[in-house]
Amino acid sequence: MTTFADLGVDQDIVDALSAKGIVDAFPIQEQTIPLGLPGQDIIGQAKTGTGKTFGFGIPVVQRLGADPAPGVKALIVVPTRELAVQVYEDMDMLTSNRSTSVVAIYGGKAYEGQIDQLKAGAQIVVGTPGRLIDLNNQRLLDLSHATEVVLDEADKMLDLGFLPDIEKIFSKVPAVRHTQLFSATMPGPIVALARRFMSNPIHIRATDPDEGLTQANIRHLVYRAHSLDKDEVIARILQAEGRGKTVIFTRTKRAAQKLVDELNDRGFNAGAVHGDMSQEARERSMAGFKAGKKDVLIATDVAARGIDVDDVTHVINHTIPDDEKTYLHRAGRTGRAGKTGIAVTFVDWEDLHKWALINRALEFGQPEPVETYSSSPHLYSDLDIPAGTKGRIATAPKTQAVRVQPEKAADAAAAAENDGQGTTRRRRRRRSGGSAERVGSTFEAAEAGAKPAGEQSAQADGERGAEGAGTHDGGGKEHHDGRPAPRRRRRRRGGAGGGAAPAGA
DNA sequence: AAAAAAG
Repeated sequence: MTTFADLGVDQDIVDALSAKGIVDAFPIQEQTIPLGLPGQDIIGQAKTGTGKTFGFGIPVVQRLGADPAPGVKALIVVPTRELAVQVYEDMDMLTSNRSTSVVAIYGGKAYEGQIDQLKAGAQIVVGTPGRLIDLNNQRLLDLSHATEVVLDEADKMLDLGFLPDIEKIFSKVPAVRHTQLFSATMPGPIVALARRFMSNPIHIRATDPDEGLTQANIRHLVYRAHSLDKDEVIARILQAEGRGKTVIFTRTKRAAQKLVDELNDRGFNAGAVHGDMSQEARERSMAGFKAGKKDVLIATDVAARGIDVDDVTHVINHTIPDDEKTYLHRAGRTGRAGKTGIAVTFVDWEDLHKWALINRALEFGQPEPVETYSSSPHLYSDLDIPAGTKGRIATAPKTQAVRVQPEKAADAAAAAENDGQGTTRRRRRRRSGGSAERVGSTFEAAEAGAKPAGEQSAQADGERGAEGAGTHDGGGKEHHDGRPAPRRRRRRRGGAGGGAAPAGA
């Protein structure tokens, strides 16, 4: 294992990291830090939860020097306020043994504290575009000496919704600068666009070509859903034995609010994060979830990217996301830093085409999702969901909240099972990671986490071979992006469920 | 089309 010290990181930063128990560098860090330190422009791509923040953050801190003069010298732009808080905390930790100070600049909060910290001479700014531009317009944020610039979740920052703001921000920073763009997903066209803001970037992909596109630590389970059953099924998943924290994603703010109310009515300890909430309430939810006071977080895609919470064991897509990038980022809230996790997705009938798209783009190679709930006892089995009374929400018993402590959870699960139909045999211990034995063939078909080694890598290697594990091409010349999304032509009309079947079926 | 991001 390579340590941060091995990579040429200053001792005080190494000390700051080791105070948090962090000594060994992850692959993306191993590859980008030695290049970032001397000022190489980098497009850094690595899977969710594999340490990208330190990959760009450490070079930023070190390049400013041990005792930089007051004033903004580094700018890190992120897509959401919660991510700004999180990256701020990471940067603050990295600078804990030196005089460099960091400030988080984002909306929904009082200006005062942020302005005070800028006036006090903060050197590193982490922020969201709106407030950054706002303060820059008010001449309270001078970006003209920000020679270190980072776009975190870079593909998101460069998509249509954000691009005008990002262009504006780039027009305010020095032309001669060090620019780093990081994300788990970097579609080819975005990479091309990104070059406009960089000089001779190296595109680093810290991925093993044999691994496939998704995190090997995450098991992916997909079910066709009946909307009336969904809340009930989700409530049962939340009783899963050994469940840690769970993040549930909805498509709309309203759906998120409805679900959090429903789950709290049922006795769960859930919080929500979405754009219709006050910033204060958003931060309360996040803090409660991180601290373990709440073990369920219901969110819109505001929380899909970057958010890093320890011990999230389950991600549930209450509604399937629109594209494979969002799917990958959402699922990536679990299975972080080498841990395992489970991603469960419910696909409504009218959304089967979205599953087809994701299935294909992420090379799951799965057939149609299996029927949910009432007709599928396998669902209970594989997720360790106590199989209670079948039926719709209206007739189902209220679910009891289950504490996260394993013993109690086991008790509650056993109790719940007694109400049910004695399906003990069906329940099995969940082993994330995909190596566990399967329950039934129907279910197997929907299980996408464990891919037979080799099966899918052969064709993928053709595309990626030259890139290899950890290779990069110098001089700003790069291979075509190739991945992740081989764009499907156009979705076919009609043929109802056929969309999810593998091509040719 | 939704969500996010200034107020």
